[in-house]
Amino acid sequence: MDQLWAVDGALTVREVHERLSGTRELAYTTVMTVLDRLAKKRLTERERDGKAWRYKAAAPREELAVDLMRDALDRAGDRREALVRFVGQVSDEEAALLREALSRLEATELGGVDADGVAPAARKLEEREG
Amino acid sequence: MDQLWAVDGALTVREVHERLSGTRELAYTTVMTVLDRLAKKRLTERERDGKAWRYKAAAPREELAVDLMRDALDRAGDRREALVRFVGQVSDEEAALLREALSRLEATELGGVDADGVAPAARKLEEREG
DNA sequence: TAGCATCTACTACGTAACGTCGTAGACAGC
DNA sequence: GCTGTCTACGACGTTACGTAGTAGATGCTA
Repeated sequence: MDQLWAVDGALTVREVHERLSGTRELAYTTVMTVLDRLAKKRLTERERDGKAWRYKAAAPREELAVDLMRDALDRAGDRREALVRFVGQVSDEEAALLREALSRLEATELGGVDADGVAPAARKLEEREG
Repeated sequence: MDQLWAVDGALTVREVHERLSGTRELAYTTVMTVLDRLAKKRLTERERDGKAWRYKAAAPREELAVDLMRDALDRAGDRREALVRFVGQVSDEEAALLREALSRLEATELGGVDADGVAPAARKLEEREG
């Protein structure tokens, strides 16, 4: 279903249908329905183009994935435990990516997290970490 | 549905039903059906106890959450991009937890990990938390 | 021993999401 | 005015889920 997002830009139903017809034999209306439902769920945005609609992904694939990760984490109960498990299960490459992302985040946060009441927790961890 | 997992150990249908009756008015058979379906999906394990079954969670809540996070990440397309987004969206506290988990991982990797690859770090955290 | 309680297994029903289409109706071009 | 292109809306089968009832086995007890 989300293969449609592999293609870029805003496409009309017909265009999506054509691109799909190489790999799958779907009725035109099927594509239309799916696109329509995705729009109703705000996963796509659409704009008029003549009498047709032109659809585009509301957010990149990665964004959706992150939302799902967030949801999962939020339902985890003990977030610390969950994050530890997550990190422990991730591949070496992914761990490296995570480290990189974290240090980039740190660099970006020059404003300081002093007074927001959240940083102390982080600092406590850091201290205990030694 | 998963509130049942908040309680610990292996419980019989009756016990789960009783624990639930405080907050929800559910038929005994409803609880049974749910437990049974969870068992079919391998989310619970069950063992005989007299003529009744005794159910317990197949994995802790956090484990399930992590599985979902993994699935999401796997469907992300560009994992680097997804991880960067994820880290950027996480709270300061969570970022700190991630950092800690990562350095624990690094430390643990020198001596090898347990079969599940996660227990050592988790256990250490638990101990220090008290 | 008859009867009641306790459990499981199986079935059922409503709701919702999804993948898949078809039909009806609006509009534009030849 | 016919034909093609689009949309809107409804429909059908499948699967999952929450809820629950009935049937049947088994065990305890008066």
